[in-house]
Amino acid sequence: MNETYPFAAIEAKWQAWWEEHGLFATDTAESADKYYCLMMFPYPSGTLHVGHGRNYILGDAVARFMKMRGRRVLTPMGWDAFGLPAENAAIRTGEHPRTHTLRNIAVMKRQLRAWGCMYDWDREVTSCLPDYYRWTQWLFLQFYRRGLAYRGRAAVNWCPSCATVLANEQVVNGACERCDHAVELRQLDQWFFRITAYAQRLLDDLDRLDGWPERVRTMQRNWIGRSEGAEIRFPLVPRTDGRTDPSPAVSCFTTRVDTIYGCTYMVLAPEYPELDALVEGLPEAAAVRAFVEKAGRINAIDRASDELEKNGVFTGRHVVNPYNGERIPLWVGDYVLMEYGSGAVMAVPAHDTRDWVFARRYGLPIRRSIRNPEGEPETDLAREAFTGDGTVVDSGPFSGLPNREAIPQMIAHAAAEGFGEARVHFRLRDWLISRQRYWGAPIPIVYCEACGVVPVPEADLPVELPEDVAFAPTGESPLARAPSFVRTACPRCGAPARRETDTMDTFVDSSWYFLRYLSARDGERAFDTAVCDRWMPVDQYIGGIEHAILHLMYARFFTKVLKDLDLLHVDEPFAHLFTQGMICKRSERDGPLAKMSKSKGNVVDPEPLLAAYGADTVRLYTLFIGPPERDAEWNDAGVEGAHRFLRRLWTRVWDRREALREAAGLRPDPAAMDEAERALYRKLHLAIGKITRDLEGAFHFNTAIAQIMELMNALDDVPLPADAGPQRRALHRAVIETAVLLLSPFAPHIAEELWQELGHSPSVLNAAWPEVDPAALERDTVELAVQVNGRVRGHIRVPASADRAAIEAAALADPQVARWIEGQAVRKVVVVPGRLVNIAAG
RNA sequence: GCCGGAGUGGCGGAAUGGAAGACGCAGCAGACUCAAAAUCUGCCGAGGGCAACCUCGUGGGGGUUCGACUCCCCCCUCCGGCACCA
Repeated sequence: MNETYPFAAIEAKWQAWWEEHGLFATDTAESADKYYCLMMFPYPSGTLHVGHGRNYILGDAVARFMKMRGRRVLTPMGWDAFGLPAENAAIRTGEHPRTHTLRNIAVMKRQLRAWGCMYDWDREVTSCLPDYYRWTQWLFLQFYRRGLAYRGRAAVNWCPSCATVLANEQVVNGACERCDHAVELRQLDQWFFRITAYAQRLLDDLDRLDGWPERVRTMQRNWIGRSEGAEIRFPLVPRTDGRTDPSPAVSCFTTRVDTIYGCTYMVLAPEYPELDALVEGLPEAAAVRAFVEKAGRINAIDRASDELEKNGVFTGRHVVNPYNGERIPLWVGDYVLMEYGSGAVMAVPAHDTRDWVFARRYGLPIRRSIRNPEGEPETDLAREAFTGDGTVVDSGPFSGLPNREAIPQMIAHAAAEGFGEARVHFRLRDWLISRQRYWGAPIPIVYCEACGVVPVPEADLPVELPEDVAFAPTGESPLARAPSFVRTACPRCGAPARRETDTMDTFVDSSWYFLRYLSARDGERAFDTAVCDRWMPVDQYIGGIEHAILHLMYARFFTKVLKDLDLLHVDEPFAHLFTQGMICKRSERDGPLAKMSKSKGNVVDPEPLLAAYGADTVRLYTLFIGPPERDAEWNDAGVEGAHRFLRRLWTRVWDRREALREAAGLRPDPAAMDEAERALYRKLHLAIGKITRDLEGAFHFNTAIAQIMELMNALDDVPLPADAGPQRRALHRAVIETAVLLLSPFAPHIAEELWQELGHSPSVLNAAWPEVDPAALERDTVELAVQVNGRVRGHIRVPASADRAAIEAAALADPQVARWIEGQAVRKVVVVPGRLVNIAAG
């Protein structure tokens, strides 16, 4: 041992030792007391900054704590290694994305190790390697076989900057989630996963995920967006010019059938597929076409905004309200979205604010069909719409009903008459997985002129990415320009055929990696159902809130599909979810507080910090910065404070090394302690209890660390002179030894070193987590605050065993207190044993 | 607009309905030093008082309670999600 804290030497020493002894290698053949601790696997972007570090440090601390508590901990790590940045780099530099990616992985792996984060590296998975994506493709085929993967033509989100289509989830306010470029709608043939078939289950099971933050569950509920209503068919008034319509009626979805007698017109989305046919040959056709063309030019960002003025044009056609047989005009309007419902809306301007605005603008009639509730003044429909509940009026047989009661009756009527039925509608869309890019898992499909769409036989997997391709984006996949890849033989008839050239969204890769970890080297199958039965679900998942919808919804969907395929027997993949807050920093001088990111130039590089202070310091500060679920601002001075604490701990051990060694066999005996020693011994066990509760519950590392600091401060109040007796030596040893154990999940290197210095053999991880000795918490006397009318006016010291009457008497007798109740009547005395006395006087 | 979350010293933050501000950072004073750094000791919400102490104080306003940062009602501000969703 050395006088000054040699963090560099001990960190290197213990990192090597842990690795050599395979401390986190876990045998999944056994699952008693299993604890599957999973951190979201990173995209290998190059280097990690301290903001990324929070996730891994948190997870590592949890894993270490659980291991000391006797759990069989599994903490694997891997790489979400497909993705655009590597391909974009390839376009710039010509370097193959794989080379680029694997180099980044090597760097990041070294960084994780330098942070003291330990994983079962034997289970490492890398999603861009054929031994992984082979199984991603295999899973695609299982989905295809079940009808859950399908190819369809649809208006899809196209990002011109990324030169690929995007899933709905990847479009934020009409812009690309990755690059913020406005997204365009294009009609394209694309591959989808039928996640909508699981919408109800994805929604229902959220209620049972009580280990998840409410925030995330709410976000998912919003995203799934279930609404109950009815689908109503409005027959078209037939054409008189001899032409016929593709369908005889226009259907629309509504949650407010109760207002349908107030419907005065109907509006179609500009993208309504049959619109052209509906207006063909009419005098209005030209105006309609011009309108549609203009609406198509509005970019997605503006289109999504509700500030946009509502525009529309009459089509020249009419439909019939099936409830009252009334002829109403059919319009096209840019406020109607093709993506939601059927792309047609029954407009009730009296009871819908958007319809109201549109009707006012174009002079369409506004007709009340719901009266305000009794006692409330009638809404002036010339000034605003009434959207609340009330009584149905002027609605034929339904008049007079409270509107909420009218809804089921009116739906029943539509069903009986055959023009409509109850309908549940979800906002959730099918998951578009095609990407027109190179660096992803190829979709294992072949197109044959004779046989059509043919899945690649499982035995032929993986469909490997070709080596020699031009990466420059053109709007079609780079794979389409690799003839050796495209040209193939039909697996069914052997005739020349061509391969699908799109690759899969990288969220497909990350939807099942937690299963692959459980049998990462299995060459025979994607994952081993028997091992999953033992080890799933993940006990604790830790990651960023930014994945609240995308990744976490997709992984839940996969889990449910795999359960239906009998490959898995859990409904949900992640029993407990912890979403840590972001680490933020002001950019430059007066910049805004923002999430660390390279593009904002506010990243803190861990390397200089590790060199100057060591990994334990960076870990301790990262955990101490604040409650882990909240965002936190990085402060370099705080790092210094964490380092100071570790150095003081080191020095305390060094200063006492003789005494501590001599006290090795001694156990502190509370009966033989003086008052100061008793207080310290009590503090020690209070700390054990508090820290254990903090870590078991909400991972409140910040308060746990504060407890260790308090314990050390309390230790300094009980000196250890050279002639100290064995009792005091034993107590000092107990405090330091326990502090080392309590600290070890956070600062594992120094803990290992001091543990060894105290005469134990490594690893500290194999030591048992300290237990509270209830006897240590007992006190002979306690000090109570005495309040008069809720204000502290004095203090009394009473035997811990004193009863209420004795405490009350002592409180009233206290001279300080007496001053405040003098001349007043004592109305009530509240005694809270162990805490305080409150005297109500006056 | 709807749904979540938050608002406490100069700063990060702590407080099963029971002594607001633990712990840390920054700051101030002192010790050590030729000096500085490091380290150690003390002080550190605001106002008043020579002092013991007193008054005010957890975004604002009401309420429940012997007692409210904590529970209830109303409002303000900030953050996040959803949103022309029919």
